[in-house]
Amino acid sequence: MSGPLARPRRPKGRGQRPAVMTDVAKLAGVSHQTVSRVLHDSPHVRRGTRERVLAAIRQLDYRPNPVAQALVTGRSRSLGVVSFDTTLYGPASTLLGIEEAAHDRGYAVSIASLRSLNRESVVGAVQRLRDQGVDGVVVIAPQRAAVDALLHLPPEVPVVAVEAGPDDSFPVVAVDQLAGAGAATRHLLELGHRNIWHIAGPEGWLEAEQRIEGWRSALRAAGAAEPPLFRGDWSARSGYDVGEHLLAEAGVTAVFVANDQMALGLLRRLHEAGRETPGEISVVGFDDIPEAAYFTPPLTTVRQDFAEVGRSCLHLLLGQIESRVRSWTRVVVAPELVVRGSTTAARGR
Amino acid sequence: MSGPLARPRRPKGRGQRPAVMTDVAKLAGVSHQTVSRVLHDSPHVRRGTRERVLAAIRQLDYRPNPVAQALVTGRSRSLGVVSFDTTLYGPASTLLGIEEAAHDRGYAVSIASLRSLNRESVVGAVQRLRDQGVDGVVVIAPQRAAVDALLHLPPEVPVVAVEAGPDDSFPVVAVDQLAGAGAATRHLLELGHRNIWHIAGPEGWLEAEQRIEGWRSALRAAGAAEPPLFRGDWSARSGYDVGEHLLAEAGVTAVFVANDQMALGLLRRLHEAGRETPGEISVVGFDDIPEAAYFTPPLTTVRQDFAEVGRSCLHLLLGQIESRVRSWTRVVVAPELVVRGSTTAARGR
DNA sequence: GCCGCGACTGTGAGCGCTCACATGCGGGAA
DNA sequence: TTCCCGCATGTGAGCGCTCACAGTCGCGGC
Repeated sequence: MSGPLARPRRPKGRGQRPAVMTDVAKLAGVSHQTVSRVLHDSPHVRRGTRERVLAAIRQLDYRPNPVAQALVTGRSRSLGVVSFDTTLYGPASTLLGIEEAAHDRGYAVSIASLRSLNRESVVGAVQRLRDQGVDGVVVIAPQRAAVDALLHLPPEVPVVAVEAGPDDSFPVVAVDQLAGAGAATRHLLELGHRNIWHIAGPEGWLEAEQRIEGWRSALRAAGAAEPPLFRGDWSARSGYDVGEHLLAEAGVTAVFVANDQMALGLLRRLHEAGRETPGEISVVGFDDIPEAAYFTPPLTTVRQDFAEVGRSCLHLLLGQIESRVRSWTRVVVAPELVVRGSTTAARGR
Repeated sequence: MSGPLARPRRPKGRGQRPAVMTDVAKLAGVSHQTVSRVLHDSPHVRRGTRERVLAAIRQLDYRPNPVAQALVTGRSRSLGVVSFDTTLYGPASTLLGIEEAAHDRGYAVSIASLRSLNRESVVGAVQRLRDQGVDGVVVIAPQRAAVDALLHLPPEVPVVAVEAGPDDSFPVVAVDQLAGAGAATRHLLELGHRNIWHIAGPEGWLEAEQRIEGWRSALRAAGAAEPPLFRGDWSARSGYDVGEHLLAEAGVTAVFVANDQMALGLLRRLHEAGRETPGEISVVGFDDIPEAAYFTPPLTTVRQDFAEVGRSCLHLLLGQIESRVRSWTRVVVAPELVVRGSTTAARGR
């Protein structure tokens, strides 16, 4: 007979098991439902009753079991974040922004980092998070392949993409890369530079494409020449390598680099070649990593507000979770140009 | 009457609700228990039955509800990571290492980042994760205050600390800071430097203290002088500021800096003062951030294997979860000196 | 020809909670 | 007084699963 009194589970009856709702109810002399009402601040509980229940909760150190709550409500109050390389400053900051915003809204955050960025892995990661029971997913998807994956997701899973380009059939939060790249380029134009090169991020990365676009439109708007494009892979190494080719070009006086790490590599290459920065060549980066101010020379760059990105993600995601419909909103966060020592007026201006 | 047929829940009956175990059972013509057995690879299921169940699972796209599983088993197959500033390279890499190791072992990872590092916030973060139902917690606790907090944790929660110093009454995974700092210092000694200064991390940080200790013992072992200590706060800015004071000292030919960011700041300050690196002053950092190879000059530094740290954490944590006892194991991961261009032989050697 | 045993499958309880609804009770309108 | 209504509280079902145990069936041995 395994009647209700047998309780064969939890054989390690050493430290007594944590209190559950009925324990509290018993101690307070009420029903479990009243305890639940107190927990949820229901107005229909008499003052005295509420206090008795609260006292019992304290005495037993009762904490509601989130798993049971999730089972019955169908909501886990947790969300997932899919991200590529959380060692990079951008993704790490975005993740942090999301986590803080989620915390403020009472949500837990699970992470799934990708080892490679393609459709299958993104779909798989979302599925994994889903199978863990998250209520919604934020995909930090700065790559075309990742965005692509989002289109292949079952429509009932609430999702928000970060940095996902304009081809959206799902909500997106993005920093205005065009504006940022435009500001960087215009800054150089205003300093009198006419020959402004660009080291872009790798193909397939939406931020890379948009920064190119911003650079191009600013050049066109100013009637300046549009030099050929160089591409790196975001790493300092690639900036260094590309610097090699850039040195072979004549008349380069300014370079807008698509991120700070590559700018660092370029700076290093220029230094080794004995080319003065900013004297001979001005350099602008993108991201404003904490180290940027301590490069040689301190880097002029474009700062992104990742905390704001995180908050916006949460706003959109919770909206979807509550309304149960996928929205198409697009939130754009404004970047900010930070001028430091790596840029100066063009010679002979 | 809310009999079993009424089913008033889930009013949005649009897209039909996901299949549950009984749906599969019905379709396969077996009991829910048999479905469960198939799911768990129980040997006592006839071949044909198993295949029918599997087919039904595929047909209905059934996926077990992890929340229900967690409720009944008391295990969520998820763990929490408490961490301070995940924007820093070290914590971010450790987090990534843990996540990858957890993924490989079938565990989900929830994060809780701290805005300030003190006893209350650490205890609070662990509690928060606990209240979310994680099976265990990894605390990335490089600060004395955080370690302190761990001692105040209820003993039944499985926990592993990363970088938590030697005063352990819980399992710890740590990189051997003493060995790393020793290697860095000995490298400088072997280059003929006798006057090796140190820029340490902030007080209260265990890694900072141990790197000091490693530096001191190496100096003592070599019978070299032990100059006074400078302290930074890990940031490039603080390295820059400390550089100011260092410049005032006579006879400095080598500096071991407790992390790469501060080393960057120092490099910048030395450069501004017209002091040649490594010609006049050799510099060694710690961490080997990806940018270190592109500093001016490329930084000699000490690399830490964060993936290994993550794997060890998981090993220890799962061990505790399974055995239900807190262990006292201490795992030490060996660091590696990476020699680059910021160090050279002392002049007049 | 009957028993027993192993292989396979089914039954029902219960994890800890919330939801829908039932019930008890006091007070103001009729 | 009678009735109703609204506040306060209780009751029971059920979320989707696993666990312990109870069958059922077929086959070999005495």
